[in-house]
Amino acid sequence: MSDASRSLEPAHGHESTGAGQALRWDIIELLFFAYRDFVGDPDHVLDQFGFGRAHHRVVHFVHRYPGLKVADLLDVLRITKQSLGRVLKQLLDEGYIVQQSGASDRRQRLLFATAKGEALVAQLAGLQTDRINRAIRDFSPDEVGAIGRFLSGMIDRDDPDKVLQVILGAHNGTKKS
Amino acid sequence: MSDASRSLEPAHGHESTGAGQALRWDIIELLFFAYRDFVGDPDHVLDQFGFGRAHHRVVHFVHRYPGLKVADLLDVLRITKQSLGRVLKQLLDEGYIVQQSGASDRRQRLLFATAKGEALVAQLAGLQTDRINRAIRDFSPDEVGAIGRFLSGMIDRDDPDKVLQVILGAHNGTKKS
DNA sequence: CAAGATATGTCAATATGGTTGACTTAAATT
DNA sequence: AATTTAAGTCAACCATATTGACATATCTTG
Repeated sequence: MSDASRSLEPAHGHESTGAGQALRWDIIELLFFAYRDFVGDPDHVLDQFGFGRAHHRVVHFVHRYPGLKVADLLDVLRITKQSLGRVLKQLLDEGYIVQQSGASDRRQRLLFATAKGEALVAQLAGLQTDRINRAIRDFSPDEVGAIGRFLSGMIDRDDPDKVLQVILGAHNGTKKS
Repeated sequence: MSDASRSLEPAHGHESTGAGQALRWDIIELLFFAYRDFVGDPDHVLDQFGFGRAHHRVVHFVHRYPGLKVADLLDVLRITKQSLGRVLKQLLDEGYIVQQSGASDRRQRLLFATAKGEALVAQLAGLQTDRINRAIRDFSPDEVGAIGRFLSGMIDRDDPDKVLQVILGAHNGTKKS
């Protein structure tokens, strides 16, 4: 058995931090691979439209939360106005999103997905839904619930933006659909 | 209440795809926010080292799978040799990783984390572990198990690289044929 | 042994999506 | 009328990714 071809084994034990807590290597790595493949499906489709992940995020949240303001979107995506501007402009120019001035505050630009935008979002969400359904195929209702509570619990609670409040609120029962 | 300040509500119902499957908007969005915050903790620390996410991924997998070859790392990270090269060179130059020629094949460069590299990885994994532990604090053993099975089930099974085989193997109990 | 394949590294050009900083315009607020 | 706010834009820069071409050392095969 040569050194180079010996089988790969994960390092373990020797937690070199002073505290020496048990680190959750398994979940950390599973999350990395799971997310990689979760966004991988949309990536392939987006390529064919000449779009990237940034476009997906924008059109997704605009579709899901119609009338979202530009400032809201900046909070949700945690990027700068300049960075959003480039992507948003393309989506507007190509007819995936439309703007509408706010009725009570005409400085605001409320964003809405067009039918074209909705179709794209639905296609991408379909791929991701298929993957999720495959993963939880044999799960009990309680186990499915645990997935939601786990993911919800992973999210920072300080300074929740408007969209996050809705999502976390729905998960706590107050706004269940 | 003015139009602009009316409460945000998610769009629902009208699945515009012909098939009209129920889309898992909740899990899709929870995954987005959970992953954003999950990688956010390390990002802050990495900033102070002048490193980015790319460095984290490299030093993480090298630490966890000592003796990993460059080619293995390319498979795992799914990036090109050129892109890896830049990041890897920095980690080598700054003493977070060392190389060693393979004993049976001296073309190979086997990668190992130094004590400095291990310390960094452990610090970052500690932050992520804290977040995970917080999220599953009140979970039953079965529910914790469900998290692992869910994440594992989200990962593509075609063309598993060496690292993934180890991870999925540990999770299934049996290696994929 | 010669020829070819493989593992790694490197040079160069390019794309995407992020950043900071400065500034403009229009509209709301004080 | 003065100030603040929401949005947009110009410019420069950075990190991380890409493709393509090529170099070097080493292993494998005919």
